Amino acid sequence: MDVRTICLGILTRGDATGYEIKKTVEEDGHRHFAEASFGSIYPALNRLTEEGLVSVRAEAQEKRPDRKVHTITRAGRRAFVASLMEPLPEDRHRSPFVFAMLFADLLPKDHVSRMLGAYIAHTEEKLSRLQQADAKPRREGERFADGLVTAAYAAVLDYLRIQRAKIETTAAQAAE
Amino acid sequence: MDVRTICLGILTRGDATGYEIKKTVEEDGHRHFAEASFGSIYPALNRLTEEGLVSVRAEAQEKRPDRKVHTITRAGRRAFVASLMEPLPEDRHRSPFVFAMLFADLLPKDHVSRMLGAYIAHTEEKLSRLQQADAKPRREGERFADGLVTAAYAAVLDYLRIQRAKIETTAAQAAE
DNA sequence: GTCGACCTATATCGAGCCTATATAGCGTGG
DNA sequence: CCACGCTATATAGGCTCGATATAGGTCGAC
Repeated sequence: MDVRTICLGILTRGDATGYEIKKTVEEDGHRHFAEASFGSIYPALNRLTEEGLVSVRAEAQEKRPDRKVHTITRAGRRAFVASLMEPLPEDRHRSPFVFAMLFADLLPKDHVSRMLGAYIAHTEEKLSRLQQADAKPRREGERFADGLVTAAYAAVLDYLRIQRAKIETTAAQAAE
Repeated sequence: MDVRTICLGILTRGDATGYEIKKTVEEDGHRHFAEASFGSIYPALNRLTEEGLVSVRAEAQEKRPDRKVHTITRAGRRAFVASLMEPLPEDRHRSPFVFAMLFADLLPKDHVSRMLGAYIAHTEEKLSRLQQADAKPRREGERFADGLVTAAYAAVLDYLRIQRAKIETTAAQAAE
Protein backbone atom coordinates (compact mmCIF):
# COMPACT_ATOMS: atom_id res chain seq x y z
CA MET A 1 0.00 0.00 0.00
CA ASP A 2 1.53 3.33 -0.95
CA VAL A 3 2.13 6.10 1.57
CA ARG A 4 -0.63 8.29 0.08
CA THR A 5 -3.23 5.64 0.87
CA ILE A 6 -1.80 4.98 4.33
CA CYS A 7 -2.06 8.70 5.13
CA LEU A 8 -5.65 8.88 3.88
CA GLY A 9 -6.58 5.81 5.92
CA ILE A 10 -5.20 7.20 9.15
CA LEU A 11 -6.91 10.53 8.50
CA THR A 12 -10.29 8.77 8.20
CA ARG A 13 -9.91 8.07 11.93
CA GLY A 14 -9.26 11.69 12.83
CA ASP A 15 -7.20 14.79 12.02
CA ALA A 16 -3.44 14.50 12.37
CA THR A 17 -0.08 16.12 11.70
CA GLY A 18 2.58 14.32 9.66
CA TYR A 19 4.36 13.50 12.87
CA GLU A 20 1.25 11.94 14.40
CA ILE A 21 0.69 9.84 11.27
CA LYS A 22 4.22 8.51 11.61
CA LYS A 23 3.61 7.56 15.24
CA THR A 24 0.35 5.82 14.37
CA VAL A 25 2.02 3.73 11.66
CA GLU A 26 4.71 2.71 14.13
CA GLU A 27 2.20 1.49 16.70
CA ASP A 28 1.55 -2.19 17.15
CA GLY A 29 -1.25 -3.14 14.89
CA HIS A 30 0.05 -1.13 11.98
CA ARG A 31 3.78 -1.80 12.22
CA HIS A 32 3.48 -5.42 11.26
CA PHE A 33 2.01 -4.88 7.82
CA ALA A 34 2.42 -1.19 6.88
CA GLU A 35 5.29 1.29 7.03
CA ALA A 36 6.04 4.88 6.11
CA SER A 37 8.89 7.28 6.80
CA PHE A 38 8.97 11.06 7.23
CA GLY A 39 10.67 11.36 3.88
CA SER A 40 7.58 9.91 2.21
CA ILE A 41 4.81 11.15 4.53
CA TYR A 42 5.50 14.89 4.23
CA PRO A 43 5.68 14.96 0.40
CA ALA A 44 2.60 12.69 0.26
CA LEU A 45 0.57 15.06 2.46
CA ASN A 46 1.62 18.03 0.35
CA ARG A 47 0.54 16.30 -2.82
CA LEU A 48 -2.75 15.14 -1.30
CA THR A 49 -3.41 18.75 -0.28
CA GLU A 50 -2.70 20.02 -3.80
CA GLU A 51 -5.12 17.44 -5.15
CA GLY A 52 -7.85 18.49 -2.73
CA LEU A 53 -8.04 15.12 -0.97
CA VAL A 54 -6.78 16.67 2.26
CA SER A 55 -7.06 20.15 3.79
CA VAL A 56 -4.60 21.76 6.18
CA ARG A 57 -4.83 24.32 8.92
CA ALA A 58 -1.63 25.64 10.43
CA GLU A 59 -1.75 25.96 14.19
CA ALA A 60 0.88 28.52 15.11
CA GLN A 61 2.84 27.64 18.20
CA GLU A 62 5.14 29.94 20.11
CA LYS A 63 8.77 29.27 19.42
CA ARG A 64 8.03 25.98 17.64
CA PRO A 65 7.33 25.07 14.07
CA ASP A 66 3.64 25.34 13.19
CA ARG A 67 1.57 22.22 13.67
CA LYS A 68 0.10 21.50 10.25
CA VAL A 69 -3.07 19.65 11.10
CA HIS A 70 -4.48 17.67 8.19
CA THR A 71 -8.13 16.81 7.64
CA ILE A 72 -9.41 14.41 5.01
CA THR A 73 -11.97 15.93 2.61
CA ARG A 74 -15.07 14.27 1.22
CA ALA A 75 -13.21 13.72 -2.06
CA GLY A 76 -10.38 12.19 -0.04
CA ARG A 77 -12.74 9.71 1.61
CA ARG A 78 -14.16 8.75 -1.77
CA ALA A 79 -10.65 8.29 -3.22
CA PHE A 80 -9.57 6.21 -0.23
CA VAL A 81 -12.53 3.84 -0.41
CA ALA A 82 -12.08 3.57 -4.19
CA SER A 83 -8.43 2.58 -3.78
CA LEU A 84 -9.38 -0.14 -1.29
CA MET A 85 -12.00 -1.46 -3.73
CA GLU A 86 -9.67 -1.96 -6.67
CA PRO A 87 -7.39 -5.03 -6.85
CA LEU A 88 -4.95 -4.87 -3.95
CA PRO A 89 -1.18 -5.14 -4.48
CA GLU A 90 0.43 -8.41 -3.37
CA ASP A 91 1.82 -8.85 0.11
CA ARG A 92 5.54 -8.35 0.37
CA HIS A 93 7.72 -9.92 2.99
CA ARG A 94 11.40 -9.45 3.54
CA SER A 95 13.32 -11.31 6.16
CA PRO A 96 17.08 -10.84 6.21
CA PHE A 97 17.15 -13.47 8.97
CA VAL A 98 15.53 -16.20 6.87
CA PHE A 99 17.70 -15.20 3.93
CA ALA A 100 20.81 -15.58 6.09
CA MET A 101 19.64 -18.99 7.34
CA LEU A 102 19.55 -20.12 3.71
CA PHE A 103 23.34 -19.82 3.84
CA ALA A 104 23.86 -21.26 7.32
CA ASP A 105 26.28 -23.80 5.79
CA LEU A 106 28.70 -20.94 5.05
CA LEU A 107 28.65 -19.56 8.61
CA PRO A 108 30.22 -20.69 11.91
CA LYS A 109 27.79 -22.94 13.80
CA ASP A 110 27.87 -20.94 17.02
CA HIS A 111 27.05 -17.77 15.12
CA VAL A 112 24.04 -19.45 13.55
CA SER A 113 22.70 -20.46 16.96
CA ARG A 114 23.22 -16.96 18.29
CA MET A 115 21.29 -15.57 15.31
CA LEU A 116 18.50 -18.07 15.93
CA GLY A 117 18.38 -17.23 19.64
CA ALA A 118 18.27 -13.50 18.97
CA TYR A 119 15.49 -13.90 16.41
CA ILE A 120 13.45 -16.05 18.81
CA ALA A 121 13.84 -13.44 21.58
CA HIS A 122 12.84 -10.69 19.18
CA THR A 123 9.74 -12.57 18.04
CA GLU A 124 8.76 -13.30 21.65
CA GLU A 125 8.93 -9.60 22.39
CA LYS A 126 6.75 -8.66 19.43
CA LEU A 127 4.22 -11.29 20.42
CA SER A 128 4.01 -10.15 24.04
CA ARG A 129 3.53 -6.55 22.96
CA LEU A 130 0.70 -7.67 20.69
CA GLN A 131 -0.93 -9.58 23.51
CA GLN A 132 -0.76 -6.52 25.76
CA ALA A 133 -2.49 -4.46 23.07
CA ASP A 134 -5.11 -7.19 22.89
CA ALA A 135 -6.48 -6.03 26.26
CA LYS A 136 -7.45 -2.57 24.99
CA PRO A 137 -10.82 -2.07 23.34
CA ARG A 138 -10.43 -1.80 19.60
CA ARG A 139 -12.27 -1.53 16.34
CA GLU A 140 -13.38 -4.73 14.64
CA GLY A 141 -10.75 -4.40 11.87
CA GLU A 142 -7.97 -3.83 14.38
CA ARG A 143 -8.87 -6.97 16.29
CA PHE A 144 -8.88 -8.91 13.02
CA ALA A 145 -5.45 -7.60 12.03
CA ASP A 146 -3.91 -8.15 15.46
CA GLY A 147 -5.35 -11.65 15.57
CA LEU A 148 -3.88 -12.53 12.20
CA VAL A 149 -0.45 -11.18 13.03
CA THR A 150 -0.51 -12.87 16.43
CA ALA A 151 -1.39 -16.23 14.85
CA ALA A 152 1.47 -15.88 12.38
CA TYR A 153 4.07 -14.91 15.00
CA ALA A 154 2.95 -17.64 17.40
CA ALA A 155 3.30 -20.28 14.67
CA VAL A 156 6.73 -18.99 13.65
CA LEU A 157 7.85 -19.00 17.28
CA ASP A 158 6.69 -22.60 17.75
CA TYR A 159 8.59 -23.63 14.67
CA LEU A 160 11.77 -21.83 15.68
CA ARG A 161 11.77 -23.35 19.16
CA ILE A 162 11.42 -26.85 17.72
CA GLN A 163 14.27 -26.19 15.29
CA ARG A 164 16.48 -24.88 18.07
CA ALA A 165 15.78 -27.97 20.17
CA LYS A 166 16.73 -30.17 17.22
CA ILE A 167 19.99 -28.34 16.68
CA GLU A 168 20.89 -28.64 20.36
CA THR A 169 20.13 -32.35 20.40
CA THR A 170 22.29 -32.91 17.31
CA ALA A 171 25.12 -30.89 18.84
CA ALA A 172 24.90 -32.88 22.09
CA GLN A 173 25.03 -36.17 20.18
CA ALA A 174 28.04 -34.99 18.20
CA ALA A 175 29.80 -34.08 21.46
CA GLU A 176 29.44 -37.62 22.80
CA MET B 1 18.56 -7.58 2.66
CA ASP B 2 19.84 -5.37 -0.14
CA VAL B 3 20.00 -6.50 -3.74
CA ARG B 4 23.82 -6.62 -3.73
CA THR B 5 23.80 -9.21 -0.95
CA ILE B 6 20.98 -11.20 -2.58
CA CYS B 7 23.02 -11.38 -5.82
CA LEU B 8 26.16 -12.49 -3.99
CA GLY B 9 24.19 -15.15 -2.11
CA ILE B 10 22.71 -16.66 -5.23
CA LEU B 11 26.12 -16.61 -6.93
CA THR B 12 27.61 -18.66 -4.06
CA ARG B 13 25.40 -21.50 -5.34
CA GLY B 14 26.67 -21.25 -8.93
CA ASP B 15 27.34 -18.87 -11.82
CA ALA B 16 24.38 -16.97 -13.23
CA THR B 17 23.23 -14.18 -15.53
CA GLY B 18 21.15 -11.29 -14.19
CA TYR B 19 18.11 -12.90 -15.70
CA GLU B 20 18.77 -16.20 -13.95
CA ILE B 21 19.23 -14.41 -10.63
CA LYS B 22 15.82 -12.81 -11.09
CA LYS B 23 14.25 -16.20 -11.77
CA THR B 24 15.89 -17.73 -8.70
CA VAL B 25 14.60 -14.96 -6.44
CA GLU B 26 11.10 -15.48 -7.82
CA GLU B 27 11.13 -19.19 -7.08
CA ASP B 28 9.25 -20.56 -4.10
CA GLY B 29 11.56 -20.57 -1.17
CA HIS B 30 13.03 -17.21 -1.98
CA ARG B 31 9.93 -15.30 -2.97
CA HIS B 32 8.44 -15.32 0.47
CA PHE B 33 11.18 -13.37 2.18
CA ALA B 34 13.42 -11.77 -0.48
CA GLU B 35 12.76 -9.78 -3.65
CA ALA B 36 14.70 -8.01 -6.38
CA SER B 37 13.77 -6.48 -9.72
CA PHE B 38 15.75 -6.14 -12.97
CA GLY B 39 16.05 -2.44 -12.36
CA SER B 40 18.07 -3.18 -9.23
CA ILE B 41 19.83 -6.43 -10.19
CA TYR B 42 21.64 -5.17 -13.30
CA PRO B 43 23.10 -2.05 -11.67
CA ALA B 44 24.02 -4.13 -8.59
CA LEU B 45 25.93 -6.67 -10.70
CA ASN B 46 27.79 -3.91 -12.52
CA ARG B 47 28.82 -2.32 -9.28
CA LEU B 48 29.85 -5.65 -7.77
CA THR B 49 31.99 -6.27 -10.86
CA GLU B 50 33.66 -2.87 -10.54
CA GLU B 51 34.44 -3.65 -6.93
CA GLY B 52 35.97 -7.01 -7.80
CA LEU B 53 33.42 -9.05 -5.83
CA VAL B 54 32.11 -10.61 -9.03
CA SER B 55 33.70 -11.43 -12.41
CA VAL B 56 31.92 -11.59 -15.75
CA ARG B 57 32.42 -13.49 -18.97
CA ALA B 58 30.31 -12.58 -21.97
CA GLU B 59 29.02 -15.57 -23.89
CA ALA B 60 28.26 -14.34 -27.38
CA GLN B 61 25.06 -15.75 -28.84
CA GLU B 62 23.96 -15.52 -32.44
CA LYS B 63 21.32 -12.89 -33.02
CA ARG B 64 20.69 -12.47 -29.31
CA PRO B 65 22.15 -10.22 -26.65
CA ASP B 66 25.29 -11.67 -25.03
CA ARG B 67 24.75 -13.77 -21.96
CA LYS B 68 26.78 -12.07 -19.25
CA VAL B 69 27.60 -14.91 -16.90
CA HIS B 70 28.66 -13.77 -13.44
CA THR B 71 30.96 -15.64 -11.06
CA ILE B 72 31.55 -14.71 -7.44
CA THR B 73 35.21 -14.08 -6.56
CA ARG B 74 37.00 -15.09 -3.38
CA ALA B 75 36.71 -11.46 -2.18
CA GLY B 76 33.00 -11.65 -3.00
CA ARG B 77 32.54 -14.75 -0.83
CA ARG B 78 34.36 -13.07 2.03
CA ALA B 79 32.22 -9.92 1.68
CA PHE B 80 29.04 -11.99 1.56
CA VAL B 81 29.83 -13.96 4.71
CA ALA B 82 30.89 -10.74 6.45
CA SER B 83 27.57 -9.06 5.61
CA LEU B 84 25.64 -12.03 7.04
CA MET B 85 27.71 -11.85 10.23
CA GLU B 86 26.95 -8.24 11.06
CA PRO B 87 23.63 -7.22 12.67
CA LEU B 88 20.81 -8.06 10.26
CA PRO B 89 18.21 -5.48 9.22
CA GLU B 90 14.72 -5.94 10.67
CA ASP B 91 12.08 -7.98 8.89
CA ARG B 92 9.62 -5.94 6.89
CA HIS B 93 6.12 -7.03 6.09
CA ARG B 94 3.57 -5.22 4.01
CA SER B 95 0.09 -6.49 3.52
CA PRO B 96 -2.30 -4.26 1.61
CA PHE B 97 -4.99 -6.84 2.40
CA VAL B 98 -4.60 -6.56 6.18
CA PHE B 99 -4.40 -2.78 5.84
CA ALA B 100 -7.67 -2.77 3.90
CA MET B 101 -9.33 -4.99 6.52
CA LEU B 102 -8.50 -2.34 9.09
CA PHE B 103 -11.05 -0.18 7.26
CA ALA B 104 -13.63 -2.87 6.63
CA ASP B 105 -16.22 -0.67 8.36
CA LEU B 106 -15.97 1.80 5.43
CA LEU B 107 -16.54 -0.85 2.74
CA PRO B 108 -19.62 -2.74 1.53
CA LYS B 109 -19.97 -6.02 3.44
CA ASP B 110 -20.15 -8.22 0.35
CA HIS B 111 -16.95 -6.69 -0.98
CA VAL B 112 -15.19 -7.44 2.28
CA SER B 113 -16.19 -11.11 2.10
CA ARG B 114 -15.04 -11.30 -1.52
CA MET B 115 -11.67 -9.84 -0.47
CA LEU B 116 -11.40 -12.34 2.36
CA GLY B 117 -12.31 -15.24 0.06
CA ALA B 118 -9.79 -14.17 -2.57
CA TYR B 119 -7.04 -13.83 0.03
CA ILE B 120 -7.81 -17.27 1.48
CA ALA B 121 -7.66 -18.83 -2.01
CA HIS B 122 -4.38 -17.06 -2.70
CA THR B 123 -2.85 -18.26 0.56
CA GLU B 124 -4.03 -21.82 -0.11
CA GLU B 125 -2.29 -21.71 -3.47
CA LYS B 126 0.98 -20.48 -2.00
CA LEU B 127 0.84 -23.17 0.65
CA SER B 128 0.20 -25.99 -1.80
CA ARG B 129 3.08 -24.82 -3.99
CA LEU B 130 5.34 -24.86 -0.93
CA GLN B 131 4.22 -28.38 -0.07
CA GLN B 132 5.00 -29.55 -3.59
CA ALA B 133 8.48 -28.09 -3.31
CA ASP B 134 8.82 -29.95 -0.01
CA ALA B 135 9.11 -33.23 -1.94
CA LYS B 136 12.31 -32.21 -3.73
CA PRO B 137 15.66 -32.80 -2.03
CA ARG B 138 17.03 -29.55 -0.69
CA ARG B 139 19.79 -27.99 1.29
CA GLU B 140 19.40 -27.77 5.09
CA GLY B 141 18.84 -24.00 5.01
CA GLU B 142 16.19 -24.26 2.32
CA ARG B 143 14.25 -26.81 4.32
CA PHE B 144 14.45 -24.53 7.35
CA ALA B 145 13.18 -21.52 5.38
CA ASP B 146 10.38 -23.44 3.67
CA GLY B 147 9.33 -24.94 6.99
CA LEU B 148 9.14 -21.54 8.62
CA VAL B 149 7.15 -19.98 5.79
CA THR B 150 4.85 -23.01 5.64
CA ALA B 151 4.16 -22.80 9.38
CA ALA B 152 3.32 -19.10 9.07
CA TYR B 153 1.00 -19.53 6.07
CA ALA B 154 -0.76 -22.51 7.63
CA ALA B 155 -1.45 -20.54 10.82
CA VAL B 156 -2.73 -17.54 8.86
CA LEU B 157 -4.97 -19.78 6.78
CA ASP B 158 -6.44 -21.38 9.90
CA TYR B 159 -7.14 -18.00 11.36
CA LEU B 160 -8.75 -16.66 8.17
CA ARG B 161 -11.03 -19.69 7.83
CA ILE B 162 -12.24 -19.29 11.39
CA GLN B 163 -12.90 -15.59 10.82
CA ARG B 164 -14.82 -16.32 7.64
CA ALA B 165 -16.96 -18.88 9.43
CA LYS B 166 -17.72 -16.32 12.14
CA ILE B 167 -18.75 -13.71 9.60
CA GLU B 168 -21.04 -16.16 7.83
CA THR B 169 -22.68 -17.21 11.09
CA THR B 170 -23.27 -13.59 12.05
CA ALA B 171 -24.73 -12.84 8.62
CA ALA B 172 -27.05 -15.86 8.85
CA GLN B 173 -28.26 -14.76 12.27
CA ALA B 174 -28.91 -11.23 11.02
CA ALA B 175 -30.97 -12.67 8.13
CA GLU B 176 -33.29 -14.51 10.51
C1' DG C 1 20.54 22.79 39.23
C1' DT C 2 22.06 21.54 35.04
C1' DC C 3 23.26 18.30 31.58
C1' DG C 4 22.25 14.88 28.49
C1' DA C 5 18.74 12.23 26.49
C1' DC C 6 14.51 12.06 24.43
C1' DC C 7 10.17 14.18 22.51
C1' DT C 8 7.53 17.23 19.34
C1' DA C 9 7.47 18.94 14.59
C1' DT C 10 8.82 20.07 9.97
C1' DA C 11 11.63 19.36 5.90
C1' DT C 12 15.11 17.88 2.41
C1' DC C 13 18.92 15.15 0.12
C1' DG C 14 21.10 11.15 -1.58
C1' DA C 15 20.79 6.47 -2.27
C1' DG C 16 18.27 2.43 -3.23
C1' DC C 17 14.65 0.10 -5.34
C1' DC C 18 10.47 -0.74 -8.30
C1' DT C 19 7.52 -0.20 -12.45
C1' DA C 20 7.22 0.39 -16.95
C1' DT C 21 9.27 0.48 -21.17
C1' DA C 22 12.54 -0.57 -25.12
C1' DT C 23 14.86 -3.94 -27.95
C1' DA C 24 14.99 -8.47 -30.39
C1' DG C 25 14.66 -13.04 -31.95
C1' DC C 26 12.75 -17.61 -30.90
C1' DG C 27 9.20 -21.17 -29.62
C1' DT C 28 4.44 -22.56 -28.94
C1' DG C 29 -0.51 -22.79 -29.06
C1' DG C 30 -4.73 -21.51 -31.02
C1' DC D 1 -0.37 -16.76 -39.01
C1' DC D 2 -0.52 -14.13 -35.15
C1' DA D 3 -0.34 -13.25 -30.42
C1' DC D 4 1.79 -14.36 -26.47
C1' DG D 5 5.45 -15.64 -23.60
C1' DC D 6 10.36 -16.71 -22.99
C1' DT D 7 15.36 -15.41 -22.92
C1' DA D 8 18.35 -11.43 -22.08
C1' DT D 9 19.98 -6.79 -21.25
C1' DA D 10 19.28 -2.01 -20.01
C1' DT D 11 17.40 2.65 -18.60
C1' DA D 12 14.25 6.51 -17.12
C1' DG D 13 11.11 8.16 -13.83
C1' DG D 14 9.11 7.93 -9.61
C1' DC D 15 8.54 6.31 -4.89
C1' DT D 16 10.50 5.32 -0.47
C1' DC D 17 14.00 5.07 3.15
C1' DG D 18 17.67 6.60 6.19
C1' DA D 19 20.24 10.27 7.67
C1' DT D 20 20.55 14.84 8.70
C1' DA D 21 19.23 19.70 10.03
C1' DT D 22 16.69 22.81 12.98
C1' DA D 23 14.79 24.16 17.50
C1' DG D 24 12.84 24.44 21.66
C1' DG D 25 10.53 21.54 25.61
C1' DT D 26 10.45 17.96 29.31
C1' DC D 27 12.27 14.92 32.56
C1' DG D 28 15.23 12.14 35.14
C1' DA D 29 20.05 11.47 36.85
C1' DC D 30 23.84 13.09 39.25
